[in-house]
Amino acid sequence: MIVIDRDEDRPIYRQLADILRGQIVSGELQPGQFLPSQGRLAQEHGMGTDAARKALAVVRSEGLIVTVKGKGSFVRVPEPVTTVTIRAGESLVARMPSPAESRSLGITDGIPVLVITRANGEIETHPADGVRIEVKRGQTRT
Amino acid sequence: MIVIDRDEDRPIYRQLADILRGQIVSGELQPGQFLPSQGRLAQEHGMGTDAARKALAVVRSEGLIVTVKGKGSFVRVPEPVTTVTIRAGESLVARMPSPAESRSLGITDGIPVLVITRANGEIETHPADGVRIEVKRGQTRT
DNA sequence: AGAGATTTGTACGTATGTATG
DNA sequence: TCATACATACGTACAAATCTC
Repeated sequence: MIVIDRDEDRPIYRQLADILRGQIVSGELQPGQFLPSQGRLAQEHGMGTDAARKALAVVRSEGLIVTVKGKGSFVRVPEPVTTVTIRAGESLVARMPSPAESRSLGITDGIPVLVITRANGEIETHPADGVRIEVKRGQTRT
Repeated sequence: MIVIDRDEDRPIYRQLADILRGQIVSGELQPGQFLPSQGRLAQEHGMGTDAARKALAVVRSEGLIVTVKGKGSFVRVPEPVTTVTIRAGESLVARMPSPAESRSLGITDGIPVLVITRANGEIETHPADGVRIEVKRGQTRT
């Protein structure tokens, strides 16, 4: 087991974030599974609640976990992959959503948006989570 | 001037984040211009340093500011827009970068990455900042 | 080079509010 | 109602980076 080293030059909350990330990407923590509470993480790793909270915030900002107030943090269940098609003459950009967009699209922390400009000038905004953009042959008719 | 209202049901750090965001998008704060220090923000708005720091973190996570240790936070200067072309048979996804990707691409907080799968199977990873994806007619040769 | 001021970052503590079960 | 867990907000202290003199 990896332990926290206070003599390392990296902050302890980043060390804990690395541990949690490792457990998630390795599959030791499965999608949907709850992580220990902030207080328990702090206790188990010998740090203050503040540092444990920060570690969770790092992993959350990477889109790996979801935190629900009053319940806890669990490993994000991957969205089923949906495909969006674009064609010649169209374009897109990716960025972090504004607060208004986050609300209207129901986006959780750490999920960018894809903004597509269609050939007819219409704008489409998608949460990037689970969305794969595929380029199809042909051109959209106006 | 908008003031902080502690009786509002929204946390004061989000209220301050709204104020700062408004000043940036309205152009009152120009790109490259430094924001007041955390201590000054806290003092001016009658809150603790903690709340002012959190407000800056919110705006930073939206990609609006950059913070440099020992100096302060300034409004992000927009990257010049570069265009990346994709063609039929290719695909892309957008997501937040892993820490390793952040380092190797030199990505600041709040910037997603665009991962393009070329027709020949090669993978390209771009910081999404200032990148516009354009769909061109035709097909990549293998 | 060095000293000091400023500013951000980390880390701890406590208290209170709010959501969940 | 009660326990648990997360969120907000305050405080303190010290470390590290930057800048100026």
